[in-house]
Amino acid sequence: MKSGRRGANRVTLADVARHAGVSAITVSRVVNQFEGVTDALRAKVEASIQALGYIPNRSASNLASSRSRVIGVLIPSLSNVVFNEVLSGIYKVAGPAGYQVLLADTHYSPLEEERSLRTILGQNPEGLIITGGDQTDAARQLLASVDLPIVQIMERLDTPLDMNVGFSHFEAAKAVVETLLSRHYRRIGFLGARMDPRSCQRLEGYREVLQQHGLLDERRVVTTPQPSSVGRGGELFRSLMGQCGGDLDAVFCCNDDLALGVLFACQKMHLSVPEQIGVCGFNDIEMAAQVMPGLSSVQVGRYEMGERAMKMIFARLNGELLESPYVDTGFKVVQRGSTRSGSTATLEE
Amino acid sequence: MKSGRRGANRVTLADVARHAGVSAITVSRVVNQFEGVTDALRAKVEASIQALGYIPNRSASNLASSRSRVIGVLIPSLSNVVFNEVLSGIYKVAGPAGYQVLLADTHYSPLEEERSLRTILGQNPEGLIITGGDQTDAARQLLASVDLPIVQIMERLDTPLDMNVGFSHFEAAKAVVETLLSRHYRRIGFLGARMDPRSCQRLEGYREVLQQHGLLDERRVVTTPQPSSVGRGGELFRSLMGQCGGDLDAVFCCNDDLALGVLFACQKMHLSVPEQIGVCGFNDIEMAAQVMPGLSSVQVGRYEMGERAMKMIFARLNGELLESPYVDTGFKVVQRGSTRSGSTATLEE
DNA sequence: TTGTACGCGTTATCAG
DNA sequence: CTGATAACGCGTACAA
Repeated sequence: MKSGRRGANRVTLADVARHAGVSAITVSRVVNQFEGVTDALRAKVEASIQALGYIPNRSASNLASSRSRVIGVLIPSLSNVVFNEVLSGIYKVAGPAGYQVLLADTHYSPLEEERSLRTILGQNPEGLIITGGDQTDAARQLLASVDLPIVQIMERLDTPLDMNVGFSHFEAAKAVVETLLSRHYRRIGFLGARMDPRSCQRLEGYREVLQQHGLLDERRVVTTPQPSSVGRGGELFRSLMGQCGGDLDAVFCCNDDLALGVLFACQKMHLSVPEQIGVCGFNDIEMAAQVMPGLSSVQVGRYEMGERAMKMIFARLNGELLESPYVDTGFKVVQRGSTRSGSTATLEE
Repeated sequence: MKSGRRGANRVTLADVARHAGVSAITVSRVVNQFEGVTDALRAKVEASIQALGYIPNRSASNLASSRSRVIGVLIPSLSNVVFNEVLSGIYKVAGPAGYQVLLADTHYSPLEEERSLRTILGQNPEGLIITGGDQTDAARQLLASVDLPIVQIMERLDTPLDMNVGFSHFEAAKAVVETLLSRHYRRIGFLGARMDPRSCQRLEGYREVLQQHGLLDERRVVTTPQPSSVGRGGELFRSLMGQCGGDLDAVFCCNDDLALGVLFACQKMHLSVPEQIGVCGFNDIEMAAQVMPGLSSVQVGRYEMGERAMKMIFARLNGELLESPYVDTGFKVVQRGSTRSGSTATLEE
């Protein structure tokens, strides 16, 4: 019985050292894979670790070394395939590097983001991945004060806090609308849900192009701050049809969920896609390629964004020089059956 | 300059104490919301915390108190809506309680699970949520040795390690097949991907019922260890049609992704659903209710499982008495357009 | 290559 | 109600 403290007398480095007949620091060096420990000693120590079932206490390690092996990740939503794939990319790189991910779902709220940020900073993360650029002032101050590698992901930012990996939602939306125009759609509507900053940027891209062509009509724009879903897509489409009196030949949806909802709604309303109504989504989730007709969409490097962000953090932690702290992962408009095919099948960025 | 150590001279409890002219422990008590601190002192301390932008160091706290405020969560896949909703339930309870979630994706591998478990245990979690019951022996030993509240989720287990929240996949599959039989389907196939333990249990439920009715034909069973996806559903359906020579009037799919793939494949092959082919999925994801025709499926309490599991852990941590450490969250077969409607619209568990 | 002494920031304990 | 002191388990710095 070592003490009356709460922690059950867990096996410690010292226990292993005693068992192996070496000093604690030697065990530490074995655990942390340091060079320069005799094979003989190493073997003895490893045997003792096995025998005692030793698991290093990260809190103690962290406290002593200021190295937590934790990366904080803040995303707006857990229940969104888009972020799941970004996360997969992050975990794929973090895991093998021996890093843990501390994940927070901010529910698209800068205030929740700020709260989560505080909590995460309490764990002394060595790096931070956060979504987008609309942090609260307090959060921004916090981030400025901590001196960690920070990557803002999902969108290209004009003034990143530190590093940035993403693409321009504005340009992507413009490309979509230009594609639709090239397919001879003229009365193009916009459907948006949630309307987070990136959705707003898409809306702006949509407006920009139609404005240029003298084809913008705000009666063809329907948005809601409510969460996005397939069902919501159907609802919004019905609103849109009402609002513009059916004077519509295509719909650009803020994301694929909404677009799928529109597709199904069209089937129910016996509107032929892509003839009477062209439909284009955003994100190019797997379903887009599988549904009938195929859903035109915008392919973005979700997995890649997570992967790159994580790699950039590690590069910084290892003192490597980055080519550039800003990475544009681009996008690609993918033409499928839900929009009329034109002369070219795919428009590259 | 306090030291030459790596950690940038972060604001500590001692700094706050000095600033407020009190002792460190008083600051600690304020931070941890202890009763019995004068309002005057509390106010002074809180002001200092604000002024200095103090963020408590959880590693130190953890080390000193053996309380990490961390819950470890091990799930087989991040990129699966099913687990996302379970996670949402977990976060929803954990966050407000001031707990962090340490998440690991085991990629359906018991070995990866064991590895992640070790890593997570290094962070001294106060509780653990793990998926299913097929842990490695080493993992089981580890879990037995740590004395934490542990909840195994997603399925009902015969011999849980500690607590258990889930439902019987075997019974759910039986209910599906019985429903299909009551709709006068007789040549019912099974499509499965990934074939993790729960998928296997569904397959067994399917076999059990058809066996009883003398209708089991293994040529109508197609499975693959590969990951599940909508596209895979189409592929497997084509294999199935080949394997049974088209002698098939319904398909029970291991999950909704596969089922959606079958639905789309049927559209492409001009097979009418539900007349020529009935289709039933599993999990009842949102898309099931939205697709045309609606996909019959099995509704399970995903969000609820996460929520309950988390609450049970907190109950244990607070020394509350649990009604039962085993919770069956049940299931419900949902009848939609992809299967012929019978006399009753829904079969309850 | 291995070991010793000390400190990381916080909380438990017990005294005032 | 408040404070002094000693851990918590490990890694850094330096010595051997």
